[in-house]
Amino acid sequence: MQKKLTINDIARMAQVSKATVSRVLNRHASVDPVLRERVMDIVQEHNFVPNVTATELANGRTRLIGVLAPPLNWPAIPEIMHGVSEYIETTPYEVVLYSMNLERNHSDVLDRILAMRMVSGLLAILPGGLSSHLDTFFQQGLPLVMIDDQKEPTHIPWVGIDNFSSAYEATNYLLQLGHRRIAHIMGPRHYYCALQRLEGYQQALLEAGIPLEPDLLLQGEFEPASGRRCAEMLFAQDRGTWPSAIFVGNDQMAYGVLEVAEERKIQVPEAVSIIGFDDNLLSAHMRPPLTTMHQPFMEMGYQATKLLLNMIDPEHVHKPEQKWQAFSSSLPDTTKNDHSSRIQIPTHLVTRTSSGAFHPRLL
Amino acid sequence: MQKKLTINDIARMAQVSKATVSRVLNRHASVDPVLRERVMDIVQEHNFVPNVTATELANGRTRLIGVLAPPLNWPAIPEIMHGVSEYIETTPYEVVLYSMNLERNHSDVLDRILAMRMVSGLLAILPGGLSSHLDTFFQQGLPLVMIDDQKEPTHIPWVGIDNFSSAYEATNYLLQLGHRRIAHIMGPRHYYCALQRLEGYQQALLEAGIPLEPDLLLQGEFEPASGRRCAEMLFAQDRGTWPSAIFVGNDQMAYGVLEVAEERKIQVPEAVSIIGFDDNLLSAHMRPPLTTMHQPFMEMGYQATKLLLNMIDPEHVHKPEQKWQAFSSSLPDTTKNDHSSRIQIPTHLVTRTSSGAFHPRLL
DNA sequence: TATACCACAGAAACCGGTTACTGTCAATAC
DNA sequence: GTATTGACAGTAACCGGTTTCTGTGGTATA
Repeated sequence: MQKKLTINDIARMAQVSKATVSRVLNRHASVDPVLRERVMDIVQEHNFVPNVTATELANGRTRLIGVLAPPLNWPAIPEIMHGVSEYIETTPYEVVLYSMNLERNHSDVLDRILAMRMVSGLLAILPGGLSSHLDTFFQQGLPLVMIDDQKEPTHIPWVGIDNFSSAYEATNYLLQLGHRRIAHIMGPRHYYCALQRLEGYQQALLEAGIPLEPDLLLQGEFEPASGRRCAEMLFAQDRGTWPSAIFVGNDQMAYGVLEVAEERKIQVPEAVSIIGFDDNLLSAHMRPPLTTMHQPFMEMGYQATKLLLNMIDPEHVHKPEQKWQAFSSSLPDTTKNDHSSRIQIPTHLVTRTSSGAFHPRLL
Repeated sequence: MQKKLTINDIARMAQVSKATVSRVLNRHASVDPVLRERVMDIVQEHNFVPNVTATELANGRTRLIGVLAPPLNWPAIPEIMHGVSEYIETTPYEVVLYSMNLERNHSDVLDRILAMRMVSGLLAILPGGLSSHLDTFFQQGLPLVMIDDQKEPTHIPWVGIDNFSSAYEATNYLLQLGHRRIAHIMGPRHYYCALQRLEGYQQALLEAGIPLEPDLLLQGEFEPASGRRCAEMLFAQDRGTWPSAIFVGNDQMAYGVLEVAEERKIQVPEAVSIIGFDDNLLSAHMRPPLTTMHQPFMEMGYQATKLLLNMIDPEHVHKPEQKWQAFSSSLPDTTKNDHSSRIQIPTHLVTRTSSGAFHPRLL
């Protein structure tokens, strides 16, 4: 790449000091309009763009935000990232992607990342085991937002959904279809969202006057294989004990359940209704298409990024450097607590063919 | 965040000059082992990590590579990005994600990005219309790798597949199943890959002694709606003129074709065999599951990143700063031209239920 | 006309590193 | 015993900007 122009080159060409060039570029008021014009002409003529690194060093802050994410081929992550990108595009910031693979404890990596002072803020997507570590950084003043963490609520700014209400709504939907024996395949108990969903499920049953039946509660790992395993347990006994509907803790596990049903020729939804949670991209294409609770992942990414940037510099919203037009969010009023640091985004039920009215079963 | 330690602080504490501290940190040989030890102790005691920005400014290069990608919710992009992350993790580099949305011509944005000198190299995923613009940068010395660009081959380092051979293989597969009337729904003609796939298809037919029939060649836009449109045209006429198999230019269009078949109660594969191209994640879950030509997207991301980093600094491979273990690529010998700057990665056919042997049709 | 003030631009310090150059001291050569 | 050399650490320049401080000239005020 050809040698890059520096502010000194511009200064020389314009016959002014580099200080003046800097002031012109940063739109300081204290520059004579005539001079400003002359300098700007030269800047534009040569397509001069100041070196970011130098600017960042001088300013003591970067225009980078770190995004800590699970592997991008996980479900939902691309959608979240899409929302992140949509918002970032309206700002002068860029995203540094830290993709963490698997269970390895990345806290040392995290330490270095943050110690280097490369990013001015961090967006942590499903931080999982890292969240307590992140807490430390937040205490120390690092601008930080979590998306859908799976621990207890903390004071850390957070964007996610109301798992309790969503699960409550999902279960109620099955109740309204006439189901009474409703099983639940929950996620791992160490995930806060799994517990919340369980509670929503239980609350709905209790309100309907249906006693909780331990046999109808199983625990999986939030991935298809465990869904299979649980489904096999549910269908292992004699047909009279089967549930007529299953509320599965997430879509991934529901896929496993659907597979078992297909293998065993158990009709869905005629013999058993199945409802998932998440609305992953695949869910609309299952056999049969999966009824599920939709999580607005893209919106979550968008809102989380917005929140983070407001923490980093509250002014940026109105700066002229805005790269492009603002994203026309279709959900201006749906985000409760717009000014709080915990944003809950509404979910909604997507009814597809995997769920249907209860039919008394022919034994 | 608490005030960060600088190299000066360390120098003061160790009673040496900052130059010495710098030399210790960069493992220069010309430091007395005893002194080195003393400095390192202090560095470790305080968890000192040098400020990246300052380092980058002094060195005149950053440890960032830019990844120019379509929106992450596009098919295949997450898989490619996953491969990118896998490789990046083995290096001291990080990824800056430039997600470009839609058709907007981003060349001005690109100009600024590169003028700022923020990234030391660029990985362009499906650059499309931007590729000629990128060419200019490459000429000027910017380390650049393209993944699966859709223009004519250039001298720009590139990672992709052999579209001609893959299409040839796909078509041959249908021929071997006994099909003779094989339609092709191609992608837009301005995509080089679409042309290559067309040629592969034609070549296979010609070699089988089957004349090309213009009615059996349609053109779509690489997305589902156009697949629907083309399918409707194919099935518009009297049943005798239908193809017994359709080679669809990509999976997205094949989804549209499957929809039309389902609506019209045309049995797949009994009445018509369908084969796609790409093997997107959804394809295994179609009704029926789609036979398709698998593109190893993750491997493409991995190889492209490797190629790019070798261009940027050929030494990095053996540096001790390697963040983690090397990625154990399962395909060490499958990449032809390992030292060239055009890497073709092998595809393979994935046979699922949407394709089957030719049955003479009952009229 | 002298003084105060203001507008504006340049000089220089600074951000936090790296590195060319310089200087010191001890070991080796003559 | 002096000259030469080499090992090593410190000084200072440098990367390319931003910003504080200083200085100049013009205008308003007394």
